[in-house]
Amino acid sequence: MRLTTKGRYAVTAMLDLALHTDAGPMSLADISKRQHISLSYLEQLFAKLRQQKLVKSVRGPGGGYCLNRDLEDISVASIIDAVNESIDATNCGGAGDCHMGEVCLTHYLWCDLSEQIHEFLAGITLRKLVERQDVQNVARRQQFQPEEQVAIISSMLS
Amino acid sequence: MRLTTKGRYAVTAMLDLALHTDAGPMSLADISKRQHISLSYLEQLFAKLRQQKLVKSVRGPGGGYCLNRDLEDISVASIIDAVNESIDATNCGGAGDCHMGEVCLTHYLWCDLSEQIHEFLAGITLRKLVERQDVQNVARRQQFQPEEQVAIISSMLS
DNA sequence: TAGATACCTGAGTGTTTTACTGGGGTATAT
DNA sequence: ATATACCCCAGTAAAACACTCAGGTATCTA
Repeated sequence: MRLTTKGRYAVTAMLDLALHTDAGPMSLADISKRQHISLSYLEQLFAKLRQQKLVKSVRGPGGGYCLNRDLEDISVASIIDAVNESIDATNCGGAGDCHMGEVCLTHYLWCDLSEQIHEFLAGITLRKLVERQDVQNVARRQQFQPEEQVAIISSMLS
Repeated sequence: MRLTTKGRYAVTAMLDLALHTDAGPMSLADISKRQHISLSYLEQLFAKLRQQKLVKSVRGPGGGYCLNRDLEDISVASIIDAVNESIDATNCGGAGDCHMGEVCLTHYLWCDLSEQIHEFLAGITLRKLVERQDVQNVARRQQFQPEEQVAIISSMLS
């Protein structure tokens, strides 16, 4: 199974983008500050998201990234697929050679599980997430969190 | 997400055990040979399975492990839970402190996913697996695979 | 046209996890 | 006695993860 912080960060960043679609391109620096994800790391993730045509980029000052499709046409599954290789639950990567060149006892179970997870995540679009009450609550809190507050917390930790 | 070969091995080994419940305790050496899992590794897995009361052990010659419950009372989820810590999809381990002490934008999404996966795997019992046609096919093939054949393949590889 | 912004790319790296191996035990049957 | 097979813990090579760093290139504004 492949669901790491990489995939989670990608979904979080894309959702952040989805919550601010109105205001033109959004710079990674902004997302970085708001979601506390390293800028360099975001750049890596968005390189892959761009390859998969999920976002488009605008270079230069005032530039940034925009979603390349409608909110209902971007699923969580497609985001995770873009940055990770796959969300496959088998050990053999679906090849079916897990037990001395043959399928192992539990091969089909893991295939079923993979399909289950994929279907679930494919059914959740950015549109659905944006409309969720809990997402809106968190988004509102993040908006009202000034940079000074972050600086104070940071200084307390160091 | 936590689904590695460790969990897969555990389920495979438990299913192997389930397929041979009639013949009294089964030694790990037998499972090791049939499923090609290292004996020492199996011992680690079964230590945890025993702690969770999924199996019981019989020491001494002729000893081994037996299932400690009926086939319908052992789910795949309980096996994976026993050997891994959890099948939790969140980054914070369900604590909800993923974003500067608060929940992150996508926290509830990963909670939902965790629940989804858990429900799916909790619904699959050893009974259901044993009755599956594909499992029976693989099990039959493994029974007719003599040790000599394995030795031949091994020598070809070296 | 200088310079700032912000995307773009690839290489490197410390840390953690994984997937084991090894070396000792202890209980129990013959 | 001795062999079987469970029991337990420590160590470890390799891989994956989660980044950082050091450079670029396109484009806007003054």
